[in-house]
Amino acid sequence: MAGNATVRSFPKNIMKNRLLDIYKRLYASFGPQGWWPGDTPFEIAVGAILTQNTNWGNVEKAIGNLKKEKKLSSRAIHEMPEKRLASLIKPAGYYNIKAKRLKHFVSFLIKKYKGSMKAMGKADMHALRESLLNINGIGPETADSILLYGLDKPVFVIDAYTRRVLGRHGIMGHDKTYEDFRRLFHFSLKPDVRLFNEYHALFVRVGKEYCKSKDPLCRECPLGVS
DNA sequence: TGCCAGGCCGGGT
DNA sequence: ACCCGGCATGGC
Repeated sequence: MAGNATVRSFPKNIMKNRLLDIYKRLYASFGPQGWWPGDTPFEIAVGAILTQNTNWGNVEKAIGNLKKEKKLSSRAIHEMPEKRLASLIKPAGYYNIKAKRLKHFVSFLIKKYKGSMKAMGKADMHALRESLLNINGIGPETADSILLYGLDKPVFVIDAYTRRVLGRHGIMGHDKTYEDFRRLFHFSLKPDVRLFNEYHALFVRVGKEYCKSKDPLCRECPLGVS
């Protein structure tokens, strides 16, 4: 109904402006972040799994090991013994469980898309998201990272920093779910791959520098004191 | 030295 | 529907 849409459009635009204002401030302070730090869609997907609750520097070491051994491909990972895979990705931590998760992902990729990320990217975005979420070891953030950074799909990625920053600025409670945060962006902003890409990366950047779990450096934060 | 990092799963309430 | 323990390395 038209009346309903009019009523909803008011707070929606307020929130849109608020989110865009935050984006502009972050972009003005930090500039373009150039994410994802990975060469190919497949490398991005592997990185998305390896970086679960893990420092990116450690992930780079793990990916470096795979590259050095020429094992950074769906086929190679699929055919490699799980133990061997685990030892190569050891620097990323949680290496046993992550070896399983990578195996699950490449099994899906090979079975459904002949191991081709390009082919996977042609699938319907929403159906693909559900498929990714059904893979054991791929949750909402990992799925959305693969979609946005690996396949250029307009989905907003939520992470711990996004939650913390928005929470501290009173935009949304930390206790809200991943889907709550995701809806906030999808309802407020027009789908825009470029914007979503930079925005999430900027949340990580400002989070790392000014919004750690303890002793947040709010005074120097470009978003101001929260 | 301890704390933390770009989560997710499985079992229990 | 939440809540919690487990998973593990490397850098500061």
